[in-house]
Parts: sequence; structure tokens; C-alpha cells
Amino acid sequence: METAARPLTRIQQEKREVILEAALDVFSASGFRGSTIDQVADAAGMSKPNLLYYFRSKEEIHATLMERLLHTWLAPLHEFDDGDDPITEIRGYIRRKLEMARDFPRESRLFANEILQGAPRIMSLLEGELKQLVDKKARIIRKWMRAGKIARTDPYHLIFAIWATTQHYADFDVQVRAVLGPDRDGEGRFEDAARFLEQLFIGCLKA
Amino acid sequence: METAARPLTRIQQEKREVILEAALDVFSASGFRGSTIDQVADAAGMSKPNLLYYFRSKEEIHATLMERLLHTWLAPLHEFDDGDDPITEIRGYIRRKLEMARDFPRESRLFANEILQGAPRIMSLLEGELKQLVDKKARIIRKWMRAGKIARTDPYHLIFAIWATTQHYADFDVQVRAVLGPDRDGEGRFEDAARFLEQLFIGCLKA
DNA sequence: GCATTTTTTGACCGGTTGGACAAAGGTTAG
DNA sequence: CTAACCTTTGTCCAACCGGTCAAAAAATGC
Repeated sequence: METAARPLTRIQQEKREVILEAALDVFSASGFRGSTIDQVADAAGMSKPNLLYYFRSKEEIHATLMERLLHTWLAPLHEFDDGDDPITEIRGYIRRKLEMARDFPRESRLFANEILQGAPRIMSLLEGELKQLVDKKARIIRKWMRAGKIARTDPYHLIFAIWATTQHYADFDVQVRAVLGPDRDGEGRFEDAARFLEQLFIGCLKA
Repeated sequence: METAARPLTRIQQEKREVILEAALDVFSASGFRGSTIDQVADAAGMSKPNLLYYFRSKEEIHATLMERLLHTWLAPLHEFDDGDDPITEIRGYIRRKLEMARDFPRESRLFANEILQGAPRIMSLLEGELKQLVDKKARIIRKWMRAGKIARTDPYHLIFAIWATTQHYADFDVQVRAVLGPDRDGEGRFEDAARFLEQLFIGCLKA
């Protein structure tokens, strides 16, 4: 039914990487609907038909991008696990998420764009894999609370708050920079944010 | 140089309202580039040329929408003022912001879309009006800290955290609902969020 | 060298989109 | 009734966009 799937050549893999990198740039800046194949092709340094030789359609580029994104995006939450010290564990999770906002802002914005549009392409993943993962972590957090290791609160909304505050520095970057002003520009804002968020979450959970 | 600007008739004002309401629906769901004038016209119950009789262009609809949006969007922060009890003041601000996320999710998403795209149309407002407003409020918060009424922390990142956590329930609504699952669906999540956020912010600031 | 396969490109196509326009239909004032 | 104005619509257009295709160019295998 299908032509024998011969493995990708070295050059094919490389070109696909170049295209995905360019597409991440363009899609994260203008959204999927707001971007054109020509823009991606330009950014990738090739012609439109050439790009379409490596990916069958614009949709396929986006799908490939989303698949990779989700893998790396959930990694920090996977690492979050039942350790000796809950405070250390939560602090580590916040730090990792904030580092991702700093180092992978394009991925964060691409994800935010998808959710904002109602997450049509990844809804099943949100309701399945993501929900189950969060459920598992929420159970760990509840155990810590019952053991009296941290203050009692809603674990789901705690996770939402960590997501919201950390991703804010990637998704709303222009606003953050505009409000902080030119004098407080530079990468220092991420260290300030790290200090603040630690105080906010840990200070609240220790009580 | 310009034709005498005669006042809008009653019917013109009403139709413009209908169009803006429809455009808010469409733009907030699909983004500006992802929406078409036809979609807006359909949602407004009129033909495309008729819509373009009331607004010169798609761009003008969006600009009008953004102008209004920003006015209502900054209202809660304007209310936030130097009162007797800092805790009451901050709690009130969080509550108002969360109510806006609940009652005006379309406005929140439209704003988020604009910021995500780099805020090309409102950059000057962010660097001017918004920055000055936040600077003023940050000074108030610092005064409270110096007076020992609340714990010391970075007032700017405190405001960012309040924005991020509250708007998250509008902008990432589908994700929140997917993770909470069908059993915890309904409007109850806003009350849970209110309780959690109060505990998070107030609990941290009282220390 | 030559044959075969892979890569690249220019030209093209059908559908969509923002917008123009003139004509038709309504409304209001005298 | 009629003249002036306001509102609505059908039609059209030029630009754009995703995608095809055949043919040229380059790489590869022998």
C-alpha cells in the first residue's frame, strides 16, 4: 500500500533541520496562519518548491515542530519527582522552567499560540498524556502535604501558577522589557525573576 | 484638508458596536491574521461591503478594538492605590484581575495575541503609559515594604506574577480545563484559583 | 565517461482575501 | 411627490498563498 520507506539521506536530514529551525523562527513570531511558506523558505535560504520537496505541506512542518516541542516541553515536569526534600524538588522545577523560558522563548511562544487558538491540534494530548502526568505529580504534592512537609494548598493551581509565572517571561517578553525599561534591560531580569519566584513559591509553601 | 467630521448617527453607532462585538469574537479566536473580514461580517450579520461601509479597513477595526481594550485592561491597575491596608489592596487587585479573566476572556486573548506577535501596534503605549503606571504602583509597594507592612521583594516581578497567574485562566483556558478534567469543569475553578492565589501572594507577603 | 537518482528551480494554477465601486434600495425633509 | 441623503449589495479586481509540475541541474554509482 505504501512505497518502501527508504531512510532519509544525510542531506535530507540536514535540510529538514534547517527548515524546522527557520519555521520555528517564523511561526513563533507570526503564528501559523500569519506566516507564509515563502517566509519560511526565505529564512531557510531556499525556494518555496524546494522547501516543499522536503515537507509535503505547511501543515506537516507545523506538525513536526509541535511534536518535537511537546517532547522537550514536558521534560522538566517529568524530572519533577518524589525526592527527599519537597522544597528542593519544587525549587528545581521552577528553576528549570524559567531556564526554558530564557533559552527557548520561541518554543514557548509557539506553544502559547497553539493554546490561544484553542489547541485544535493537540487537544487529545492535553486531555491524555498531559492530564495524566499532572495528575501523577499532583498526587506526589498531596503526599507531601499530608506528611506535613509543605503547606496545604491546591496542587493543580500550584502547577498552573508555576507554568504561568515562568512562561510569562518568554510569551510576554516585549511587555516585560517595556515595563522594566532600558536601564533594567539585559539578561539580569531572569535572575531577578528567579529570586522573586523562589521567594513567592517557597515562602508560601514553607508556612 | 479634511471633510467636516459630522457626528455619527444613532444607527451608525449601533452598527459599529455590532461589528466590534463580532470582531472581538473572531479576532480573539483566530488572531488578526487568521481572521477574515468575511468571518467578521458573517458574525455581525451583514455583508462584507456593508461592513466596510462602517469601517474603512480590517486594520481600522482592529485598532478600534485595541484602543478600547487597553482602556478597560488597565482599569484594575488604576484602582490599585495607596490604602490603609496593603494586604487588602493587593488582595483586591488580584480578585479584580481574576474576575476580568473570567468575564472578559476574549479581551485577554486578543491582548495576549498582540503581545505574542511583538506588540507592533501598542509598543509605544507599553513603553509610555503602561510603564509609568507600573512605576507609580511599584513606588507604592516599595513604600509599604519600607514601612514594614509587607515582606520585601521585587515589586515589578510581583506585578508580573499577578498578571501572569490571573490571565493564565483566560489565555490558557483550554489547557486548564483539559488538565482539571471533566469532573472538575464548570466555573468552580475560578473560585479555587482565587483561594489559591490569595494563599500564594498574601501568604508570601505577610512573612 | 555515462546512466541513474536526487535536488533545485521557474512557471503556473486554483482558491482566497482585502478592498473598490457603481448601482439599487430605503429613509427623511420639504 | 420628489430631491437629497444614507444604507446595502452584487460584482469585480489585484494581490497573495498553498501547492503542482516538468524540466534543468547536480550528485552519485558504475
